[in-house]
Amino acid sequence: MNISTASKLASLPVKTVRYYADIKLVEAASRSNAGYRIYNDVTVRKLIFIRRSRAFGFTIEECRALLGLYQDKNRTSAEVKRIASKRLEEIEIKQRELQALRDELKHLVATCLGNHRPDCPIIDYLG
Amino acid sequence: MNISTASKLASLPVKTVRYYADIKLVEAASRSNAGYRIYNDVTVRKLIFIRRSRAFGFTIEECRALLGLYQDKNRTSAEVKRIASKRLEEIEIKQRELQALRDELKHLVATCLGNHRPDCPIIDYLG
DNA sequence: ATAATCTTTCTAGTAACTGGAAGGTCAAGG
DNA sequence: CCTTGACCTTCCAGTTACTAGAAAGATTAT
Repeated sequence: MNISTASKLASLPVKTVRYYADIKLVEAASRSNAGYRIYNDVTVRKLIFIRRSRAFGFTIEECRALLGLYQDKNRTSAEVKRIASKRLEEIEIKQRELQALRDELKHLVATCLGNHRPDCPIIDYLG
Repeated sequence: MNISTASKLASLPVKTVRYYADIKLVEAASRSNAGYRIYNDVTVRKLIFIRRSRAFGFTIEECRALLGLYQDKNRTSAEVKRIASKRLEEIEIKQRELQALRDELKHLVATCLGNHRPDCPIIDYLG
């Protein structure tokens, strides 16, 4: 199948699929005589794997590692768990940062009258 | 004062201060004969304003808008509140996304034995 | 005078794409 | 057989907000 068919099956933009091929994350199964990338269901499954991994916020390099493990029948689940735990921790750190930020900003927004006058606690706080 | 003094007062890297000058976000007050950027306490205050705004996750363009309002004696607090509220909403959306992500990943990590065997619910989920 | 520490500008790299241009390919219709 | 339109290719540039480094000039201290 051509790249557009594969991209539809994987729910990824064609440009992104081509990009993943360029960086050798998921290469096409082969090329046609004319040089068209040819995908099959194995490569499409890899693309879907990458899309799901990216949705979890794994970086491309983490995706590369996970995909390697996905294909490695001798993998240990400990390796996978390590990568996932690292990401989980990052998410939890980000959550705490966002919470602090939200509380502070929420307070400022609540305090600001939001009228036609210039006095503004948000600006006062930032300045 | 020279750029390094200003950058220390503003708690920003010199490179960043220069970058802000390049993109005309906060330009130096003047230049010395030798072409050195010269800052004063007004420009330093603007740099601090930007640093704090960036810490809130405002984009550079939002910072530019806020800085405009900061300097505008005719601003209305409604304008400021609008930008801050928009940002608050973005943060809250991001929080909900992160929460869903965390719950799912946490569940997967908890289910994964993390041993030397290859069976792994995380990989199963992604693949 | 010289060395160390500034400063300048310029270029290029980061992450993960996305958009667009120029040009080759392929299937369908007239 | 030719053309049209939808595909495909590669390559270049832009995005965000910096950061690193190089080459060269300025200032300061000894």
